[in-house]
Amino acid sequence: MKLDKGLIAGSSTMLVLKLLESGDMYGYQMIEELSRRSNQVFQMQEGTLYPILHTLEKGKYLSAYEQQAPTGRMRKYYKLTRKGRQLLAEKQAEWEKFHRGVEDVLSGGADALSFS
Amino acid sequence: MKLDKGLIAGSSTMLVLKLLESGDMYGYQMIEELSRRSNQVFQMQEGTLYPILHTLEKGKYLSAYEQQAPTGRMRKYYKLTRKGRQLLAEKQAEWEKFHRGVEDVLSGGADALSFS
DNA sequence: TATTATACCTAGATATTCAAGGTATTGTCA
DNA sequence: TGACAATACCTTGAATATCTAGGTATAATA
Repeated sequence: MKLDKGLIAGSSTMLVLKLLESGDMYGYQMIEELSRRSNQVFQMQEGTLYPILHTLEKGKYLSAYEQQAPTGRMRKYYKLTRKGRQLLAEKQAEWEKFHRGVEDVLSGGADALSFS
Repeated sequence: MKLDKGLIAGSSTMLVLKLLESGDMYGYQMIEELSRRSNQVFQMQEGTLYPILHTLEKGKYLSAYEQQAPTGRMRKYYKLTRKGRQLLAEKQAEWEKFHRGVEDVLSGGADALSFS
């Protein structure tokens, strides 16, 4: 992606899972869809995506099947499994926690405001 | 930190710079302060912090000076330079962009809503 | 016919964090 | 006194994640 490599680390898997929540997709499509949904902020590289998909498939978070496109080309579709949905929920919860932490620090931190 | 290692990557430098924006600090103090401001979300390790401080100092983003604590112990304080403030601004802008991107994807993505 | 877009994949370099260790001083508690 | 915890600094090596840069192959387009 164009952003600081580090920032993206850890969120890629969550984003991939999130995409599949709205329906089965094939790799190439995910890259376009991620770019579209993020208003071009995320330009995921194939070298990033495919290893993630393979790891998730091995871990049974995704299942895969091949299907012929109208053009005649074969596409490998990925489908979110129940286990994958659970992982997505965990990743999202972690993102919320992390995100809140960063915002707290950027806004000056937990001050005298919070008590009890 | 306790969160997925990857999520933190890239944000650590920004958080360190942000801490120093409110005043000079020494390493050990930054770890405690970061924890406090983030409501215990960030527990930065020394093995993470010190290399970051050294890198930032080498790049002239921070300057350092030693000062004796009331206890008699020596502490190494870090001070944000003008260049450091500029880097912080850049890092924050990048965080905003990244953050917005993630939220857009998590909320379903850029749909028919946005036009022009 | 040549180039671009589609569609999949992998290997190696790079970057970041963490775990685990080290050194040394100060404060506390038995 | 002696032992341990807390303070305060540091480094090395392993693990993890991403990107660069390549590879293969088919379909559409100029």
